[in-house]
Amino acid sequence: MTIGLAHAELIAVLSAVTGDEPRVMTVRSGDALPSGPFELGHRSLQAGLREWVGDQTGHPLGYLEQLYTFADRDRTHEDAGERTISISYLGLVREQAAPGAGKPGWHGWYEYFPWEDHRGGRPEILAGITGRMQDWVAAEPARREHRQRRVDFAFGLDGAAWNEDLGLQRYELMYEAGLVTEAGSPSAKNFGRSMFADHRRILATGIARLRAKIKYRPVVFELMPESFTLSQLQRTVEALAGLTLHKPNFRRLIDQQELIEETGEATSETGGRPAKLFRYRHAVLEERALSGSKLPLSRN
Amino acid sequence: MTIGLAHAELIAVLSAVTGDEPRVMTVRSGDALPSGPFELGHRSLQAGLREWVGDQTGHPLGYLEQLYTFADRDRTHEDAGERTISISYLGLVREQAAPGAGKPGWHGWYEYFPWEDHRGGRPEILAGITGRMQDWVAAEPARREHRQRRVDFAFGLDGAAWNEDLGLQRYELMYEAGLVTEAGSPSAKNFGRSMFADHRRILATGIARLRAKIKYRPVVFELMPESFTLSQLQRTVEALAGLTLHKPNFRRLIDQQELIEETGEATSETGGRPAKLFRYRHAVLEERALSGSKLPLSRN
DNA sequence: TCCTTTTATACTCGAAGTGAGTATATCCGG
DNA sequence: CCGGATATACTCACTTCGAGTATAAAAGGA
Repeated sequence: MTIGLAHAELIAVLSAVTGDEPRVMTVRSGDALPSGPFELGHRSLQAGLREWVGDQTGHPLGYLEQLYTFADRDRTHEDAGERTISISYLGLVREQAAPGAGKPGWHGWYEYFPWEDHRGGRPEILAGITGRMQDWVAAEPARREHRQRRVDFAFGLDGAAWNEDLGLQRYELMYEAGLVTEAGSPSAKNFGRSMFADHRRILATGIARLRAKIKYRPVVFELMPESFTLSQLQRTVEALAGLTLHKPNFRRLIDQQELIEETGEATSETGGRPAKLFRYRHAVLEERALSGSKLPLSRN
Repeated sequence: MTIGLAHAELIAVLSAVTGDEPRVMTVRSGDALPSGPFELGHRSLQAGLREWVGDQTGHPLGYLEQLYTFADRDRTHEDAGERTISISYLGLVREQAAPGAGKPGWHGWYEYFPWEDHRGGRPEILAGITGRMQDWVAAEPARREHRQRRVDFAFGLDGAAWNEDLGLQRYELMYEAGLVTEAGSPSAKNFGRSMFADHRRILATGIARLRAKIKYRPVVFELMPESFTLSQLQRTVEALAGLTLHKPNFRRLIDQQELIEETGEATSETGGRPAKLFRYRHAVLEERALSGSKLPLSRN
């Protein structure tokens, strides 16, 4: 047994937004994230994954960034004493290139995390979740206060506002409390659709990262078609954040960043007054550091 | 040759601030970052590193977060066809626990990146660097415009302000342009002290991450002693950011976050009027998400 | 002793940014 | 041609932020 030798694996969280629904690419009918061994011959991890995704999906991959490297004991390779190291990536795929809603492979984010979509108000499922979280808080008197603070903060209770960035913390709290079947306890109740091994946690990591990133980097445009209306752009952001935004302020935010420009054309497919079409200003944004731009939320 | 099998290695960027100077723990008299094989038997990477750092340094490790996982071709293990995967971590060590300035093992950040310290104004070395960067920009006419934009943005030229968060981009540009010996080209001029393999790049990654993080998470306190004055706190932040801050606004920022409280004592070691001592409010901050707090910079 | 230096702490003010609401424009379909 | 729907434009109060100024309390030398 060589010291420091391990199986290396790549796992991808590939996301697209189609029809106002954020989706993730899956295998095994939605039970697992696509993954594969890290083979020699690639110039780098990044290049390896890009090539491999191209082969597997046929979709060109736009934005790609490393998420996290996992190597917990329970991820040990079955047929040896060697450990498996999983290096996860977040990739964004353009809407046009992604298959339609019905096609297999792509599943909605909120199938796995129904409590994360607040576009239609606070989801009803949250009442059940926070009720059980309270049981968990009360279960261990010594840590009660600390647990209560964590739960209130993560789920927006006791005066705290719902924070869409905390999806990973919420999943981890639910895992600790035994509210997801991946936790393995036999008595576990499950909320949302579960996944193979720790893939749902990796998905949560990807979602949280993307939700945080859209606030200070113009990555949304990696998910948009070549030309789009401001409403389309807003609905895409809303889909990712799981929140509704204040329309006038969203528009003000967008054009003061000077990230987009009019194409000169308009579309009347939206029902009412025709909307101007915009395109992303590629030249500018490679080096754009949007400082502290928070999303313009709308109260309910 | 087994597919997906690789050597796994941990690399740590351990930082402390002593005497207004940010330092990093090194081995080989400052030529390399501490690293070691990832052995079986640890519960997780995090636990593995924590234990290993404790053994190696004797210092308790406060904050710890994963930085990045590297696996480029040039990092291939010498005596086999197998690749080495390096998982890097950023760790923060409290000032009191860290050894003094003279002791071996700890070296100042700005020994490796002298152009990153702007506390005394724009460093003179930057003139030499940007001069050579301009040569690189001009060297390939086809990519001139693009390169010019990248350089101007990263180094704060042509109207752009110096942005302390872009340390990694600056190092990578200098690498591309052959201004650091690690790039391997024989004609390379070197700025700053170089390190073994890609360790200096990993250090740059850690510095950039920490500089970004202190703006929205109260990690500075992981580097402070139990009680401290506001000026001490400010000088620690200034050391990390490589910038001077506007004192009144820094204080306003700090106390509107409600992260610290007075101990009731004061110290007159500072020379002038005695300063109140403060301590960090541990109970609060575990779940504190400081939204968009930018640093209060001072002009010049 | 008092005056200067040094550092700490407190207050003010205008510019810019943000949350929230209202008003006008232009299409479609009856 | 009128109502419904969507797009776009403007306003206003409030908060935050950059920048500067003023006062307080020690040390040390003339």
